[in-house]
Amino acid sequence: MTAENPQRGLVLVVEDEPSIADLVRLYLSRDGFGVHVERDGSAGLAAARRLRPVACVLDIALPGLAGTEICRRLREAGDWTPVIFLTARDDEVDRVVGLELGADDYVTKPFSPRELVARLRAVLRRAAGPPGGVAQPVVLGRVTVDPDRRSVTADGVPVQLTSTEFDLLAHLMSRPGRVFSREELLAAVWGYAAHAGTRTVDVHVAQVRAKLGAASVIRTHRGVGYAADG
Amino acid sequence: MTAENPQRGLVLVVEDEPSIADLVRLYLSRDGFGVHVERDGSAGLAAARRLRPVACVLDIALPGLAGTEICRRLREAGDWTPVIFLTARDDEVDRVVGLELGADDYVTKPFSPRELVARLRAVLRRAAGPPGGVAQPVVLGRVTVDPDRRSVTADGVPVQLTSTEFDLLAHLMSRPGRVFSREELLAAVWGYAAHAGTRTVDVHVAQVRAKLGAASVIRTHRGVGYAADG
DNA sequence: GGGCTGTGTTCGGATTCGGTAAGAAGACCC
DNA sequence: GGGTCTTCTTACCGAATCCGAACACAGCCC
Repeated sequence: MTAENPQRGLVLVVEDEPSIADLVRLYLSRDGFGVHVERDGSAGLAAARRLRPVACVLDIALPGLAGTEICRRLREAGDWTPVIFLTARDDEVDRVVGLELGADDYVTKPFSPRELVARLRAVLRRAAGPPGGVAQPVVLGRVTVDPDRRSVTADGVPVQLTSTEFDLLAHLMSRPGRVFSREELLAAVWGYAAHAGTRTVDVHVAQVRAKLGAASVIRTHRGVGYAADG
Repeated sequence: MTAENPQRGLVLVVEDEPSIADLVRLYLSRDGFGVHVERDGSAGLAAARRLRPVACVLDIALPGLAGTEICRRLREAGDWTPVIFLTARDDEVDRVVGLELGADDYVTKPFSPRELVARLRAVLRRAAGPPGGVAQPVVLGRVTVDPDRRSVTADGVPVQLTSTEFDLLAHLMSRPGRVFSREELLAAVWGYAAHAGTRTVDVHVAQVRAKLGAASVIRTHRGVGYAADG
């Protein structure tokens, strides 16, 4: 089950669908990772403890033990290995990220394997970065975004955003001043294989602006895209 | 079968329906891609190996060898050329992307050729790796250009440029001293399919100069084109 | 200086772009 | 099954922007 080639470390993949597991293994090993695959939840948890991988890719729906459960048990035991979830539907995302679990990222099916690799690299970069470990809230002008709690405040007042709206705002504020094209935002927030029209971005931006009111932080760059004020 | 014009590289299209193939060829070549078309699966696979295209557009349902199969064989052979699938029905999508295959994106029929081109560009951009993440601001004389923020300052004072004006200035300043002809600038800033007259460049140069004022950086090379001061 | 070519500048119509509202589709909860 | 919430699409409108023509001007050659 293990493809050893760990120039970049060993990644644990827990996925019961063989075709998906093979694909993920293919792409990860191509990228220089060692890969170890388990097919059910309990074996996955055991492998995580035994092998000490640099990161875990967990399907949510697993026989034996759900991916979420694996993550939670790891965290309880003080294991903060980066975890990326594979989720079947967007709906699961809210529960998944940050709320119940210490997940670091997630990828929704159908996903491009390239995307998974890209996110894995990003997660590892992040984990290696600031020693703080915990994601810091981002403050910009009168707006604060807390990626951990997925909460937003404007002038200290909590603002209720939907999942998509939050991801959009958080992504813009992750790099203040940086201008993102609509395509970039679609890729980052909606996912690589998203097939929404680019005007969809506009509508969601408008929604976020309305909810933030006068504290709004999103600036339009005509002919290009959007950016968070810096 | 091959339309050679590959300023942007060669794209392999495998599609048995001639009308669709022609349409795709038309749009891709208009966008500056070279296009090679094959009509059945085995020939497609052979062409992919022989021609080493920058990307493949594969119909799923193909005589001889399914598009999915072509993709899988390429991957197995260590060929990671980006692949976009053409799928007839939405239902196939779940199975298609990432699940069974190493596809990078997909387009469902009936599709807009524009969308296909847009997705192809996105995929190539992605495959080229992260765009450097943080682009460094360019300083030349009294003018600073920050590609990330799409902001310009002259003597430290922010200057408001429109999208086209910014792209023009940024392109000139990306290679200080290099003289660009009007045609080159049209191609680079306006795009390959630009049908604007070359005098349009003059007008925009004038506009940029006016906004930069005394700090202006653009020099005219009579009979040739424009350059940023070096 | 006189022509000639190439460039600067101005300006209005045409086009494109983004904000907004309204509604359809789907998921979820009760 | 009805109601609610979220997401995505579409249509419309005002405004920013672009384009190209027209004209004025500057440099080059004789």
